[in-house]
Amino acid sequence: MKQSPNTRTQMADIARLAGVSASTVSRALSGHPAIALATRERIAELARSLNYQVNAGAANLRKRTNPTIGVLLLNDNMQAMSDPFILKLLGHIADELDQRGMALLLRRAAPNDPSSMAAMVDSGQAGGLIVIGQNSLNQDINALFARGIPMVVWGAKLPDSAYPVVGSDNEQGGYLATRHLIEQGCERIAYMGEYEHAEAHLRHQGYLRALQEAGLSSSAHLHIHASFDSRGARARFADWLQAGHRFDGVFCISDVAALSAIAELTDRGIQVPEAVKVVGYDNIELGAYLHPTLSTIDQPTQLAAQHLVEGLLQLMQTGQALSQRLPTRLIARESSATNKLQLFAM
Amino acid sequence: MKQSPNTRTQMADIARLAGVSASTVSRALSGHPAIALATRERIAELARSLNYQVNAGAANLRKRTNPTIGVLLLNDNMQAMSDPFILKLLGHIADELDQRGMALLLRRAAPNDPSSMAAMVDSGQAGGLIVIGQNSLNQDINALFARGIPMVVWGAKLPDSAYPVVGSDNEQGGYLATRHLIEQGCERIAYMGEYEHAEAHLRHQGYLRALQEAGLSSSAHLHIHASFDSRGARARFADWLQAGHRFDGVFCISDVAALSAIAELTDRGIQVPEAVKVVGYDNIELGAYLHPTLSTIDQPTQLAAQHLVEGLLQLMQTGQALSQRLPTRLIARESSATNKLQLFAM
DNA sequence: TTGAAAGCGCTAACAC
DNA sequence: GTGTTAGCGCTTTCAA
Repeated sequence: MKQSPNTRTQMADIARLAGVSASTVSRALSGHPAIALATRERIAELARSLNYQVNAGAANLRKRTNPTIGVLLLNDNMQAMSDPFILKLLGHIADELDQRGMALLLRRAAPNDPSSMAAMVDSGQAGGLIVIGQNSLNQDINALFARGIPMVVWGAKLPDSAYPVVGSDNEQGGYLATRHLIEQGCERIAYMGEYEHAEAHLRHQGYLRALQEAGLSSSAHLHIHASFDSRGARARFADWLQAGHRFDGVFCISDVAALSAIAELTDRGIQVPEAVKVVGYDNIELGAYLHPTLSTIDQPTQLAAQHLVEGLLQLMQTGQALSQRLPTRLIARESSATNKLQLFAM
Repeated sequence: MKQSPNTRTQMADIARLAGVSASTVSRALSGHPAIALATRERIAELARSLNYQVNAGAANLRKRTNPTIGVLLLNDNMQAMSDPFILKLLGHIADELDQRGMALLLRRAAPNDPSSMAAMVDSGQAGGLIVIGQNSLNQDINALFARGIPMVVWGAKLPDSAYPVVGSDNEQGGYLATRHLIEQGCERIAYMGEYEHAEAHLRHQGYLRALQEAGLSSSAHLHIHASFDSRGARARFADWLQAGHRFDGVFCISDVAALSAIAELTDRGIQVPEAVKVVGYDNIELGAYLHPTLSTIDQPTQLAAQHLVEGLLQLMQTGQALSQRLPTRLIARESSATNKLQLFAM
């Protein structure tokens, strides 16, 4: 917690060694044009050789800026939090910030404690917040935003969310996945996922639209209530299978859920894709290398990171930012391929 | 980048409103015993109602501390970086730091640019570093450590690494996995993984020890050179299969690689575990929910995070810290189960 | 082109 | 118990 106190070289040291004042060092190091080139280079070299870097905290205090963004990871499933999708997004956010010379302060928070969410901003540790895992915190986030906390959220735009949201076009994603299953010949397509969750809700809407468009029914029997993670997903799916519903396709809320579903089907000798076709959501890397390879909906994570960061910076500068809905893309692979199609009945 | 300048409430404001001096506010807010309880509560309440929190940067500057740790993610595979294992570890590190009231500054860096690795410490943004992804940077890390950068690395202890390392007992892990395969009746067990990589090397050593102990041969034909991620793994494995080597078991360097291997085998009609048994490494959540469920070596991520953080703090306080080798655990699941065992030959 | 001096928001002697 | 004052390491007017 304490860092070796007195030994650190600082600007005054460099100044002494260079035979100039601290102001000159400051200017030289920040590329101020008024400093003679020779001086500037001498100082830069000196700093380099001593591994000196301007103390960011002091500089920020003086300049009254803080080029640091807080990233808040809200996760239901604290224990595991192992969805590869999140890491991919986080990595891209880190890169986007890095490119702009900004730092990323990471915090994980249980979504049942919204009060502490703004701490990073209130304490000046971060100038703004990127929130991943909107969950059911719409109202809490609205409150913080109204209070003036600069924040952008990864998730889905709700009718009453006042804050800017960046997310994939979940409705479109659900639609694409379902239409694809229909095109592959499926007639009784189940939806496996959550309902209250904002993103899940929209994906479900897209699912319904595709069914309706094709004149297919969407009986409540075809709704499998399950979470994003594999933990619960497989068990819930098994329960549902037990009930003996007829179906020949499943659209799953996440790749991880889809893989669990495929495992359960395979375990019971139900062939994927011959008897049941499956499409997931997220396009996790692993999906491309399994058997069967997983059909899925791709969300552009790099673009997402870019919009999250740019949106937040714009919000901090101008006081407002637009929400962004990013296009999704169907990745058709083996798990939904047309083979010897047959309607499966338990 | 700029945060709304003048409007932020600060200590002086609270002081004015409370009719006391800034020092009193400072003391009250930090729980100094000398302040009358009534005053303290009044000030605390005032601060709460104004969402005031002490400016961390200013306080740190004055106290000459910085309760912030930098986490450096070094990754070969920058594009993807989606190994669930990393996110699990990162999440636990975040929690460990949070519990100690410390912040986590995250940076991703390409391992080919070791020069910038210490930037977070040199600029005073972080008091110390946790490095994830040792790769082949042993010498670079040694140099930084020698320079006095407080750092702890997740990886494997090499003979000439001077810095403290926290890692699972990779040799033991490789041994446990291989011995298990032997116990399950395998006689020709392949190793699929890297060699130069420190952790991989040790796992391979454990593999060799188990074979030797059982009097089994370890022909070079049984060495499949592949990376940790699924991208390359599946293709390399396919190539190797093409060559027609006889084998009845594979120990894979990661779960992600193991899943790719299983996919390739399944694709070719080679049954897992009947014809070939497979054991991975990492115990990613998904492995428990696939078909077949994946046998693997568990690395205790939470314990790892604890040791990384504690080790670093100790290093920063006392100037030294011990390396830690954490126990691994075999998780035997379906992919290595004994069924109708048969030696598979291409 | 460079230096002196003030001050960013806070804490901690030292006073009373 | 509480206030006054100095100063953490830096940047930036202002003056030279």
